[in-house]
Amino acid sequence: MGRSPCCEKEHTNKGAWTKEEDQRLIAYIRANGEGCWRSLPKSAGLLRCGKSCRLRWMNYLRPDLKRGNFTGDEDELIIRLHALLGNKWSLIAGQLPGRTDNEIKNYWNTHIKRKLLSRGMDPHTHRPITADGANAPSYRPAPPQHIAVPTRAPATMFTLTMKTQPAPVESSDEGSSGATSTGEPRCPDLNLDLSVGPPAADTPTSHSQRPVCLCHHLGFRGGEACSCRQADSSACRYFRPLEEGQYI
DNA sequence: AACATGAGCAACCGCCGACCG
DNA sequence: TCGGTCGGCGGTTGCTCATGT
Repeated sequence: MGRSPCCEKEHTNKGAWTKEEDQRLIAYIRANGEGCWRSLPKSAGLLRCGKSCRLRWMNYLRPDLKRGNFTGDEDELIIRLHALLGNKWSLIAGQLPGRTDNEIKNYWNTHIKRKLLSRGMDPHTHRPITADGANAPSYRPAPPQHIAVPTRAPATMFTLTMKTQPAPVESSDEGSSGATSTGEPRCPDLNLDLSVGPPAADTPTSHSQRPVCLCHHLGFRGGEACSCRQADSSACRYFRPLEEGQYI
């Protein structure tokens, strides 16, 4: 017995959305807000799967979406975040106000991959491609680093911990998902420990460790890619400032 | 003008984890 | 503790349009 379908496939439309469907969805969400995607299509009078409605709203209809070309700043931020997070498009999208994970994923696959290749970089490993096709190591050991990532729920935090590990023997063949077949992190000396829970006891509170926007520490202060304000750190993802000499 | 090819992007599919009874 | 439901995510597909022949 398989998993039950998320909706009645026989009575749902598929493919491109029509203007009328868009208007119905927008009107319904304006009146009732987001939530309960499963029942939304019926309530809104749409012959669509709830997932499809959610996707359409999140990726196309949301009023806070930024349309148009990616800027150079955004390009570079995506590249740096991808080097740090891998194919975690939703986390990357969280750093780019007005951009969606789907949009960034598409942009990565169509533009940035080629851009990195033209720079002689492997888009999966972010390492220079050597003459024999292998990746040269480009990551150096770094001290432990914490990145606190508040989600929409204020009480919940992600804590990204980058730990220094003894450099293991590196696998020569790495998958596109950013991890080896054994589940090891892509970078031998970079271990991202992503946990969800209340901020750790050592969550920065002092002035010197005041949380700052991740974009700022990636070097995009005041740039197109970061529209958050430093004074309002609760409105963006943030992490503890790097100590002098540290790097990502 | 007609066709082939490739790029770009919206949408779908299936899996996973959180949540709840 | 377990099973079902739901939302969310990443990978993939397929349509549309632009460009080349």
